[in-house]
Amino acid sequence: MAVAVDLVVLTVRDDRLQVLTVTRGIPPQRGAAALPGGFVLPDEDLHDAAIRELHEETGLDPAPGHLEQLRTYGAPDRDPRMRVVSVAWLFLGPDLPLPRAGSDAAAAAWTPLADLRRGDGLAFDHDRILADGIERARAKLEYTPLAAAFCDQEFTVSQLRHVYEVVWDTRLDPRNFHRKVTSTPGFVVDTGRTESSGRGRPAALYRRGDLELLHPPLLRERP
Amino acid sequence: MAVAVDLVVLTVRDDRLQVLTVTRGIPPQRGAAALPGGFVLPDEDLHDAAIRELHEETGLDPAPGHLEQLRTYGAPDRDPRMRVVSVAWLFLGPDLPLPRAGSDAAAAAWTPLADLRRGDGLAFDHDRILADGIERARAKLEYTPLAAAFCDQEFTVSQLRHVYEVVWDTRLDPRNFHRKVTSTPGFVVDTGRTESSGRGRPAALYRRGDLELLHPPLLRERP
DNA sequence: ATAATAGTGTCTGTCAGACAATATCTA
DNA sequence: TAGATATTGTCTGACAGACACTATTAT
Repeated sequence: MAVAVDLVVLTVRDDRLQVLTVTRGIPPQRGAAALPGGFVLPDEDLHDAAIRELHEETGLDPAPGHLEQLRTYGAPDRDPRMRVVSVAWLFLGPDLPLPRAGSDAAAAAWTPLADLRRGDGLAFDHDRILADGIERARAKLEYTPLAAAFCDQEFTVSQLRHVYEVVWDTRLDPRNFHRKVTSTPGFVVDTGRTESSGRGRPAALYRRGDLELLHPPLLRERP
Repeated sequence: MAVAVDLVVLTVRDDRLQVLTVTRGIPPQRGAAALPGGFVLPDEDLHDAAIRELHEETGLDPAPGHLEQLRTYGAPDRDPRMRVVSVAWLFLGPDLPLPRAGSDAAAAAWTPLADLRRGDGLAFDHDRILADGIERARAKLEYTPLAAAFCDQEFTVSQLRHVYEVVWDTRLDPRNFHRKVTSTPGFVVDTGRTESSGRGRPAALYRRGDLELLHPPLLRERP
């Protein structure tokens, strides 16, 4: 029985939630879009395999983002070649440029979610894995400060709010959001510097705090 | 590479959170306590494997409880015999009697968590898996109505509160808890019947509602 | 000055914690 | 009757949503 890792790599880019996809170079489903991933080596830890595949297939480093195990998929027919059990991982990172063509990761590209829904979707059961990853990311923004994983090391409150708005596909009141973020100890740390982003009053720059869990959480609206 | 499933089976029994353990009948660690589990069959879905092992090793049915995937463990040295990647599952169920000795599940027994901490612990990395399962269960009581999975089909508000108190190892105000549970639409459904449990006013009997997520959640106290 | 964005202050409704009071049972 | 448990109701403080208002920049 083969064991693989698959990666749901998300970022906020051009005001949209985007996922990193690769174009399959070998059958089955050659030419189709898929999540990056690959087989776990005989003496390799699952977490190490996820980091290795992230780097090999996308050129990204785990350092500036957040990597966590998502869920394991093992339907007997999920891969037509053989029985493959795949441990899926979720990576949230800032909008980093991908390595240029010519490298191993030449086939990797950011894809807006809306484009996937219009197109043919992903190979194998990757649509399902992606949906689970997105739901996990949305839920985690509620009760952890993980939205900062989508930002650069220093960011403004507006940029952080923008992450929430894009991931949740909603609008948040800038004033209430500002109060919530800055009044929760450990959520963000003021660097003392400011950033002038064109028009308007310059915004204070923050770094991630050491808080692990938001109490109380920042809840999405429900229907 | 071998793929297995391991089960964290929890119940509330004798006012304590208890876990189902089996005594290993074969080396390595023969005679030691371990979580129930076994290898996934070549054409078997992971979820089916979890249900099968639950029944084979413990005699329990998934029906009256709640089964969900927990996490996958795959450190290269977690099993000294060979490389085994294990998909762990979490099962929460009412306090059911285990099959008597003589059946396949003769080695299965309920074990209070406190006893495990005093003793030698579990085989392999099962202490870690168990800890992850307990933390998942504790967290899920906050934002889902899953506490009812620990109760019989019909239960009183006090019994439900007792589940929270045991799993979280805390005390909750009976009046505020009663208000929260009965005023959240879909959390529980009044059956119209009552149960007289000895002394005191008889309590109304409820069944699980169809709510999937508690909004707002029922948060534990934090340090 | 005007527009735009950042940030503060205030009001209000909701909800959880504390706890008084009432209801209904057993001993 | 007293004691125990269930259930309802009230008060209060914390906090989120709505939104007026001030602050600081570019044009």
